[in-house]
Amino acid sequence: MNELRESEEIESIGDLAKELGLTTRTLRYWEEVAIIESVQRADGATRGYTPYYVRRIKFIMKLKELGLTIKELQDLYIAYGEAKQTEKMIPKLVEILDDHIHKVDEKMAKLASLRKELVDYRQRMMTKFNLPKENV
Amino acid sequence: MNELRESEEIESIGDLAKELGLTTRTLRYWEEVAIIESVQRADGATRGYTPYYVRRIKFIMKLKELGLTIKELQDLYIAYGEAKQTEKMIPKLVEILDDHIHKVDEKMAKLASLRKELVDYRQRMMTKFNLPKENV
DNA sequence: TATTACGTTTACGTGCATGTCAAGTATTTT
DNA sequence: AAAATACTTGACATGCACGTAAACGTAATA
Repeated sequence: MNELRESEEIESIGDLAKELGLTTRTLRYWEEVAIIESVQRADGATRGYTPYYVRRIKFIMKLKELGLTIKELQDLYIAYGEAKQTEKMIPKLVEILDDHIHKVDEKMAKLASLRKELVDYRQRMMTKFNLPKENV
Repeated sequence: MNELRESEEIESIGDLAKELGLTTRTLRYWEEVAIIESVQRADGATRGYTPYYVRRIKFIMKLKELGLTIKELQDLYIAYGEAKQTEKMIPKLVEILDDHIHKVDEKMAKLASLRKELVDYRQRMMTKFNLPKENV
């Protein structure tokens, strides 16, 4: 699969999966839902990844680590396609990141109040535990 | 369905669902996964809920609002079955709550660091945006 | 009594993000 | 060229928490 010589131009899906710590299934799925690409090919032909595509996939991985959903990444991919140039996509990316930061803030707020409720509830239970009957 | 007179002993699933703001499907599902009960009955006979069961279901709802999963509630149900008395179940409940509080803490920590990364990343993107080529 | 308004179980559908076959094709190695 | 390995697509499986519909039984009402 590796030509071991100087040509590291095109990488196979298996090699790339190993390199990135993903499964081939994941790479195909991401392509299926249109958040990544591989090189053009005829139907049924083998997928190939140039360093350019690899960089873009790493970029997607980074954003996934940041908690972006497939849906958000799809929006970004569309913007990418429309922008034609990476630079023009950045405002959209920043917008999506802002959106996501906002969502994270909301989640954190919810968890904080949840935590408080849990602790309060726990306290009430503990108190109840030290009392006699009349429960449930 | 309601006998309108003094007997509010046994409630039907439809009435209870409405009262609690759940669907009948949810009540049957919860019973199916063994986190709630209804009165004993022959196969295929109609479900009935006494005030006791209603209280227990409200209790489960409360815990679900607190974010407890079905799995956690199943553990609690088992403990309830073993305890035979509500009071004896409380230590287990407190344990489950502690576990859950811990999980919430972990989630919050993750979100906090995620948020930081997002903001940093956003900042890097903004900076990049004000620079010329050499992207992706 | 006929209709309607419930109730019952069984079982497939949903949304995510893959995992896991299966059957066939392509490529690489011997 | 043959064998071994890796690739392809398609489709079903997973876990959660139900939604939805089918096909049927029962109970209340006009």
